[in-house]
Amino acid sequence: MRDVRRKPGPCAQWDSQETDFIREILDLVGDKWSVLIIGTLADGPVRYSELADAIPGISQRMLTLTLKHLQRSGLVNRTAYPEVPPRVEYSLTGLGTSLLSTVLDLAAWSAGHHREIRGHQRAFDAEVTPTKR
Amino acid sequence: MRDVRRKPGPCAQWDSQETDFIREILDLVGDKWSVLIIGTLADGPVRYSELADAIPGISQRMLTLTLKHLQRSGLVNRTAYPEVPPRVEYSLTGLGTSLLSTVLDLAAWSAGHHREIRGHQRAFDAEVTPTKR
DNA sequence: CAGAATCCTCAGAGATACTG
DNA sequence: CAGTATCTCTGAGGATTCTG
Repeated sequence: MRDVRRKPGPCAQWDSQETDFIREILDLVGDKWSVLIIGTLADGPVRYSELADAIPGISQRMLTLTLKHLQRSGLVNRTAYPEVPPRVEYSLTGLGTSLLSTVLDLAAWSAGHHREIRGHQRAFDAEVTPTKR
Repeated sequence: MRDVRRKPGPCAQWDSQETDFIREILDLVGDKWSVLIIGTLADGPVRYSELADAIPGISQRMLTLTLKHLQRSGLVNRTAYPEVPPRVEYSLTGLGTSLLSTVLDLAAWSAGHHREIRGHQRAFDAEVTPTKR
């Protein structure tokens, strides 16, 4: 970060462009479902109903909405086959695939450190709320 | 992802533990300010007021709240010096530093692809709202 | 099957004022 | 200086119903 953000001053400051980048990516994948969808599409095209089954707890509304966001930003391709009953498949674009690996790094970090994190959280909570004493 | 998530079935499914990991990290850094704070702390300890200055637009409430979250999860250290006027410095823990690099990867990806993304978004919007015709 | 349309709720976040 | 304490409000997200 230091090389990206360095500016004269007592402490490095963010300029609006840099914060915009952060915001942009958080708007993209910082929501509740995007990462799960991207992960599900990692192995190839998946149908709408398969996505709904693969991602526990997602509502139709959120699935549709999130897919549209991802499609709008060019991370996901939507392919509708003119059949009856209708069939629609979603897949990662090149852009989406390039994001996948860095997102997987994040997921891996989380999996590797979640015990440590939970430990800190418990210790912190115990200290703040000293469980009656 | 394929090696992590593979399960018998028509399409890979997430189990609840994996989705929990994703949620955990998104709760941690998926909000509006965490990443900016972590980035600001990259170069070493920073005082509360310096953070407020370095991160444009953040309110005192959000700064305090986000710092507390990060501290609770063990990503950030809070050091209060018993002086008058009071001085408090925040710094990344080892855990926070280890997260920093993967977060910077995300930021770098965003910086490297934002033009492409914006292009897709504009094209998509133009197609959906055919700018009068 | 793959969604669109509605209605509703509650947490994330901003603004402002106060304090040890 | 480094926070708390309230109040308020927007919008992400859930549940349900309807349709090509």
